[in-house]
Amino acid sequence: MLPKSHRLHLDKDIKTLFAKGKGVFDVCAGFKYRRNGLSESRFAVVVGLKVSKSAVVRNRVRRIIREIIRLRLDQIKPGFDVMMLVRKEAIGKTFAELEQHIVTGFKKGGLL
RNA sequence: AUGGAAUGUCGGAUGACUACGUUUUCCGCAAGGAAUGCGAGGAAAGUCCGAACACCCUGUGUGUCGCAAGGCACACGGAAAAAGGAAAGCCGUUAACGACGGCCAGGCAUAAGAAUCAGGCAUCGAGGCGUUGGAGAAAUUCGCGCUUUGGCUCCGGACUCAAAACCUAGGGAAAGUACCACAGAGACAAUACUAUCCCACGUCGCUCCUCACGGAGCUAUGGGGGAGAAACGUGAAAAGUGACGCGAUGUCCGUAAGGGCUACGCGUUUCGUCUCGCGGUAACGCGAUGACGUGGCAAACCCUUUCCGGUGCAAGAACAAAUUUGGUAGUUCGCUAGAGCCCCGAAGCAAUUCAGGGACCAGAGAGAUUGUCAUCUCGUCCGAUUUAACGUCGGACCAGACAAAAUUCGGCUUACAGACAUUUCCAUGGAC
RNA sequence: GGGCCGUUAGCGCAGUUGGUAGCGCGUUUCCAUGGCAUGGAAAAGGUCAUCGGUUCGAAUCCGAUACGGUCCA
Repeated sequence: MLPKSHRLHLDKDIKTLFAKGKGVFDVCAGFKYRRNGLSESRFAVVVGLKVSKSAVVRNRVRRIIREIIRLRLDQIKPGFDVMMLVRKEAIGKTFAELEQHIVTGFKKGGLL
């Protein structure tokens, strides 16, 4: 789990991010990002009901992605709101496989 | 012994680094930091029921404010009425329940067995007739054929009674309404409609008599009255319980004596309902006497009895920006010491209750309980050894099922790799 | 957390007081045309989502389950 200062949890922040943020998408996961004007970057991970019906599967994917972000907090540029959007193909992937996808995605978006 | 069913218990362990949530302690003015402990389930799931708790509504009473209308506070309650919903054998358990326990009734529902009935190239016995058979002097006896009849025999059949386990939304059909397809005369107090026949009447047409009005006859047709195949059969169900006995005035066989069959009546008994007595807390059971004989369906409407005020932690309480009040965003509380858990004892057939002791055992909020590994067992697969199995050795995969709290409990339902235990039941094999 | 609805032929849908499961499109075969389309004739295709119950009889009534959809805040 991320420290509280790095979590994106207010409803209005999420809505503006959805409306105005830029997106980068991949086979198994994508993300939207936007400058927030703060000194820290904030993250949210979304795994919808359409990805899997089982709460166990959804939680497993969410935890792995959060851990990937946590290990690179010092490398990611500060001052962004980021929302990870997970797709069906992420189910069953290991830690190393997901890491590759997300790191290349972040480089593409200019966050790394 | 193996496999299955039922019930119950469990459903990885230890360690390293790391992240997050949180308890306690310490440091710090504060922000925060350090140490330490704890951190998903038997179903956390589905949401089919029930409660706790909170607020609202409403009734009554008391107090208080007000000139009054009325307001406010507290206490007790959800009465009555309407609508809607729920429950439904009895007794108990429970905070409550549609849950649970025990019992009753019915089903399963028949089997084994028993009673009764009808039967048989079965079998055993008895009688009658015949006999050109055998034995004997004869009475008689043995045999053969036909026939009648009997049975604590045998065989299969019909009907009734009839166990455990298991299952049951298990009040009322004698308050009323509706429905019961097809078939059938008729589906609940039924006999219709119709072929056919008879009776009287009307109408059209034809023939005959009459100058004509009109009359007679015949055919066809119409509606009315009566007879009628007719209770066989149909159907899931048919006017009402099934069985046995006795008796024709009916009918059949017979020359007759007599015998068979059936209707109907009477009698006995079974079933059901009512009444009475006894037993049981009760559901109900047993018995008696007399009367009666009522189709099914209420998981169709309905009737009877009992219960339910509404909304739900997104309830609600406090603080409270931009923006003064109110309130919104937001923050905090509600939020985990509990109808809870473990151990032991007592009461009770049991559900369960009571007493004693012990520990503190998740509390998130876009939602923590992690990520990466190591070791060990369990398990799965492969190979070798072995007739085979067990076992042993080696190798590979390496915890691998269903599934994750969201106010909290009690049930129910559903999902579940594998392991263990129990007793009963079932199947197969082995031993005695 | 709570409320409501649906599941019938390959697809879209009917099916009333419980009594022989239907319609349209599609599919297959035949006719018609030199051939295709249109047209005409015929046929096949159903565990009525699953399981259990009530009933003489269930797509229909009742209960449970599965899957799908939708609404409230």
